[in-house]
Amino acid sequence: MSGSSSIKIKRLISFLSGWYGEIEWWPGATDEVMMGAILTQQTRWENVEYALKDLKKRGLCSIDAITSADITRIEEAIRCTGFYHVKAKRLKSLANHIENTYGSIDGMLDVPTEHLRTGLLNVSGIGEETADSILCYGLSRTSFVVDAYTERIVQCMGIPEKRRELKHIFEEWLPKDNYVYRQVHAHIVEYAKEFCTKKRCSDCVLVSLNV
DNA sequence: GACCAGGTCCTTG
DNA sequence: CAAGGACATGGT
Repeated sequence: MSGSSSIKIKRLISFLSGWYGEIEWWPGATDEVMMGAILTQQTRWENVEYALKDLKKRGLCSIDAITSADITRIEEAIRCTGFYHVKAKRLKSLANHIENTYGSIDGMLDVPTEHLRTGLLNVSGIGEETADSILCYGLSRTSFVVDAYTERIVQCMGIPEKRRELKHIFEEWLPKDNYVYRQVHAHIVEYAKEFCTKKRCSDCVLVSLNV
């Protein structure tokens, strides 16, 4: 089953750690990270940075501001991230959920991670990856993020498991430490971007980690 | 011009 | 459940 996959993933984790060492990835204020998590859906991060900059310029880069902002002003600011009609709605949905359920981001700080996750998944436009990104990078929780790059990089090693199971395996092997979760996910994305193309793993060392 | 990007939702078989 | 389309701009 996932026995041999678990071993391979453990090996992958230590390989990437040695390959990159420590990297600073996705820092920022909680509001900004949460919004970025939605904006980056199916979109390059560089475009998200432009959008966040534009939102700041308009004073719209906070959960508070989003709840009261005119939807078309949000759309104007985030157009460069694509899907801007749906993403503007998703930002509104997230902001409304936070204000209605917790009052504010501060109201989320003492809530258990699983409760927060369930709530986020009930927000229209927030799926597992976005929820986990918000939890891990926005709220410093130990909820591991599995994305397309993660799926691709493990495929290079002949690991067939899908996202749900992968998240499970990573969380089983990693120490329950937010810093570690951030690092490992960042390593995966950086490596996959560089070496694992859509078609196949080119110049990818991972095949040699295969068993 | 074709193809893809750190997803999610909805509809079909 | 798996597969396919819609959502849309910007880079290679």
